[in-house]
This record gives sequence, C-alpha cells and structure tokens, in this order.
Amino acid sequence: MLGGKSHLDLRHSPLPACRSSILHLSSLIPPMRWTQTLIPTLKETPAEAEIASHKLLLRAGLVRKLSGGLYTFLPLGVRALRKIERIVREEMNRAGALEVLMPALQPPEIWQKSGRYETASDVLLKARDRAKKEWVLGPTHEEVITTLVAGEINSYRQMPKNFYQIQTKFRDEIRPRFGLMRAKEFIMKDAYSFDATDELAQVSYQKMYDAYARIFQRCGLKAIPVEADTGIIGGKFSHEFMVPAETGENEVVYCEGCNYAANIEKAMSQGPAVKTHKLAPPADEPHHPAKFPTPGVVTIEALTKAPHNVPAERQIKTLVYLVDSKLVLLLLRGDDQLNEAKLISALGTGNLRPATAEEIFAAMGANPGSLGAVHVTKIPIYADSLLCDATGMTTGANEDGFHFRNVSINRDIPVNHWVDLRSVRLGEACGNCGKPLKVQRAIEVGHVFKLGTKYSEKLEAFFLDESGKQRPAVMGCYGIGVTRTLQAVIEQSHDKDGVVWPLSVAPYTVCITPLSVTPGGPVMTLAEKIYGELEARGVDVILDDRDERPGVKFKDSELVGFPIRVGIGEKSLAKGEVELKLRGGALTPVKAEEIVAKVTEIIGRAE
RNA sequence: CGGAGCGUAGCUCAGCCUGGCUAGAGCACUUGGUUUGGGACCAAGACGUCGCAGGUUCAAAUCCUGUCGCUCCGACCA
Repeated sequence: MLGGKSHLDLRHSPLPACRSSILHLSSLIPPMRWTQTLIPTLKETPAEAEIASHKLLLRAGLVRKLSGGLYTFLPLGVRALRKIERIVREEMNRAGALEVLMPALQPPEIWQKSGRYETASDVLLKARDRAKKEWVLGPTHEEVITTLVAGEINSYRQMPKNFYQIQTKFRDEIRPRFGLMRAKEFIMKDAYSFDATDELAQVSYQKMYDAYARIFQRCGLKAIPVEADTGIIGGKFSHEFMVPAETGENEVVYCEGCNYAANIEKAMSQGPAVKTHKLAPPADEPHHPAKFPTPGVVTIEALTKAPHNVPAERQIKTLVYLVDSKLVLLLLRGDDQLNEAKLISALGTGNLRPATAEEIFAAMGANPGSLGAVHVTKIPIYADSLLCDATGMTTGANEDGFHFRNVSINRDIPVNHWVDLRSVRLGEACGNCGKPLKVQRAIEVGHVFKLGTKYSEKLEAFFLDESGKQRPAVMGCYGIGVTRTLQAVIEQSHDKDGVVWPLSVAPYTVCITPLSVTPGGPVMTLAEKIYGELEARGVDVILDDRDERPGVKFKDSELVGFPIRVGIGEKSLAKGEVELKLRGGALTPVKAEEIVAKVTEIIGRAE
C-alpha cells in the first residue's frame, strides 16, 4: 500500500468533486457591501514582499504585517481562511476524526518527558509567568494529546481514535520569510491517531492520506504526495503533500515513468551515470596510495583542473562533523553533495554541525581542503555507499598542500559505516523503473507521519489488549499548514492582474459591480435586487457600492480575484442585459432576469 | 549566528556621496468643481520627533559610534 510508491497521484487521477459547501458560509459571515467592510487594496507593492503570493496577500488587502513572521488577517483574508478550514473540518470529520482544542501554552515538563525539550529546543518559543515559571508556546501537540490519551484511553476497545484541532502554532523560526509561508505564528490543522496494533495504525494513516488528497483537491490545489524524511518528530515513514512552485523551499524528486516521488532529503536512485566501482583503476596503479604535491588546491573543483586533472568522480570528499560533541568523518564522492537529512537519519541524532576550521586542524593536522581518511583510525568514518569498492581515487593527505592518489577505499580507508549520504541529482535513473528522475521545487502544505510508539511509551499512553497485556498505543500524526495552504493557493493561481481564486476558497464567490451607485437609479436598483436574490440563495456575494470610476472597480475586483463578476451598467442595461465575467475569462452578456439562475448554475456545476 | 542592503508622510520613493534657507515628489486621504465602461483632471488642504540614542560641528535626514527593526543571501559542497 505504501511501499515505495505514492498511492495517489493527482496529476493522473483527479478525485471526483465531492458534495461541498461553496454556499452557506453566509450563515457565519454575512454578505457584504464594499463600503461597509475593509478591503485596503494597494496599487503599489510594499517593499517587504518578494514572491507573487506574498505581494498579492498584501495588495489584495488580505493581510497586514505586525512584525516579522506575524500577520493580521483582514476581513477578506479571514473569509478565505475560514473556507479552507471548513473544507479541512468536513474532510477530517468524514474520515472519522474528532475535533478537540488543546492549549497553545504548554508546561515544559511534558516536553522534557518526551525528550524534545532538548531535541526541538531550536524551534521552541518560551515564556515566563509572574512566578518566573517557564512555559512553552506549542509548535505542535504530540505531547499534549498523548498526555490526554494516557489518562483517558485504557482499552483496545476504545480505539481507534483520531483527534484533530485547528489551532495557532508557534515556532522560533531562524528566519521568517515569504509572508505566511514561514511564519513565527501560523494556523495548523494537526491530527493524532491512536491504534492498538501496527496494522490498524496503517489503516488510520491511509485514511488521513486519502483525506489530505481530497482536502487539497477541494482547495483547488495541485498537491503531490511524496515520500519524506521524518525530521525531528521522529517516526517510521511519512508522506508530504507538495504544491509545485518555483518559490517553494523544498525540492521534490519524481519520476514520470512510474509514480515514484520523494523529497530530495529522502530520495534514492540507481546512482549517477558514471559508476564509481566501474571506473577501471589506472594501469599503473601501485599497491599503495601515492602522495603528490598540490600547493594551493583546496577545492574539489581546483583539483579537476590542470595540472592535476582529476575528475570529481575520482575524488573522495572528506567532511568533518561534530555529532553529539564527537568528531566523525564523512566520505562522499567528489561530485556528490552531503544530504544532512540523510546524515541525521543514518546517525539517529539531529545534534550535529560541521566542525570548525580550528576543530578540524586540531584533529586532523591539516586544514579543510587537504583532508582525507587514508589510514585514519582515531575518528569514526561514515562513507557513502556509492564509494563502495572504489579504486584509483584521489583524496587529501592530511597535510596542507598534498593529496594521495591511487587510493583504494577497501584497502586504504578503515570505513566503519557504509550509509546513504548523497543527494540525488537531476537525471539519475529512477530506483523503481530506471527512467531519468526530475527535480521540482515545491511548497509543503501537508505532512502525514506514522509515528509508532515513541511518544506513547515516553508519555505512558498504555492500554490493555485482548489478552490483558499492557501495550503502548501506536500513533500517527498528520499536519496541514492552513495559513500556508492559503498562500499556496495564491502562489499557484494568479495572473498579472491579481489572484485567481478557486470557487471553493474565494473570500466572496460573486462580486456585483454596478457602474453607477445613484440610489434609486435603474443600475443600483437592479444591483440591489440581484444582490438580495443571490444572498437569499446563500451565495457568498459582495456588492461593490463604492462611488468609484469603473476602471477602479474592475481593477480591484481582478486584484482581489473574485471568481464571478456581475457588471451592471447603463449601456447594457438599455438592452436588458448585465455582464457576466468569470475571472480570467471573457465577458458574456446575460439577460438581467436570467443572471441569478446563471450564476447559481455556475456555482452548482463546480460543487 | 555570519554576510549584504534598507529604515525619510498611510504606500512607493527622491534628497545623503560633497552638512547650510521652510525636507520633497507620485499614489492614497479631506474639501470644492469638472468628469464617469478599465486604476481621471483642476484647485485648495491635512499628514513628518527623517527608526532610536549618543557624538562631531556655528549648523546633521546628510558625517561618526552604538542600538533597534525590516529585507535578501548564507549557515553541507573543505
């Protein structure tokens, strides 16, 4: 079911649209006249915004920045957000998950208990109360929900259970950026499943996976599920839902030949076209490494040039890392790049960093650029699997200005661990089907994890199974960045004039644009009538009753991106017509008496 | 955390290098008028502790120091 393949690929098999609720948000948030709400559109782009979706969030009057990574949602932004949240709720409820609401403020004790007070300390925002007691502003809620379940669920008969919430999270981002994409405070839907066995947990996982596919599809997003690294949350395996976008902060490796798709942090391949172990050793290969002078050569690239002319795939790159305060050597082929996520997963700890130049010199007796692992025994050596059996390699001699050639890794380097450390590169053969892999930048909007029993054991969420034996619950956790999803929709759906909202998440579905707002005049009278009738049918409609010139109204409606615009002017009204304009489409004259039916038909068709 | 850049009206920016008179423009805002199918025009007006603190100077938006904030790049490629 989950093995090596993405179960569902939205590129090829769109889900059938399900019965939804583009109508009737009005019971919560009433229809609106433009002059009565606040839609502060901007002609010019604020200097702080870099990418299209961030610019449009500001220009269309959806959000305003309070401080770095902290945003106020304005009325239009709230409406779009509520629509996404409602889709999420409907699909979570449909999948059998139960809505709860947990505290954002959490006691540090539960984080100490799970061990993440240390391992996740970089992202934990903390606060102190009057008694100087410390509190944690929750970046996620595994600790809280597991504590709850530990107290409330004691029998396999009470499972499966899946709890979710839509709530504000806090993360101490090193560098908030791109508006809502990476913020200090953001809204997340998080869900946590509890099962009696591994097999049942798999079922819960699959339910969420399927729910996520539906959620993003209903939001009008093309989101691709990919295999992912589990990061600091831990766990056995996971999938991320990725929205392809050049401005995304992640890279996805995918294959067009089969359904393989993975985050680059996790992706595997059959390796590069030039196989190390197939490189024939040079004819004059002696039976030992040979030292040769390389003054001033401190990069892989420099060694590829004259007079040395050693191809990068013939070099061994030696990196020094400090892992849990101890040095390790990492060996990669010269043309490969270290993938830190893979390193973390190979070592089983995230507590690592590159060693400093001083630490390196103290340990190796040479500076970066002249490092190598030949005959090194005092430091553990992790080598990338691609170097297995490599012969005739060149590497640093641990003496500034010298390298070794004729290095055979099996003979000359005492490798302790062979692991996968390299990043897959564009064009390498797919591990499943052999076709060339592609790489695409993407925005992560959702992540599903199968956690196992890591948290249930540490936080003592035990239950009694059928045989009366005490066992830890098997957990899964599932997140959707709700505010990020909102911005991803804009990033994926906009043009030069503004946002192009999908019907399902547009702040208002219909914008009525009378070109004259004279009270009691024929134009405004008809506009009011259509407004009232659409409102009565539960359509999310806004009436642009501003006394503005037509150009201003048209530009604003396109900037904000309402899917349907009904234009009413004296010219067309003389013929008994109004103008129907779909965002991004052509203008269509429609008989005034038919417009309400026509609009509801368009909306109904989309449901 | 390292590097770079920027902080002047609600927004976009000029002025700073080379110190000097009352600190400017466009957009937005207020009032009046003319306009009215794709971000109008005319006139009048309101809006600024030039991020903050200190220093140099007869004189600081301008030079120096510090500090705070924002943006971008980096924080694997030895």
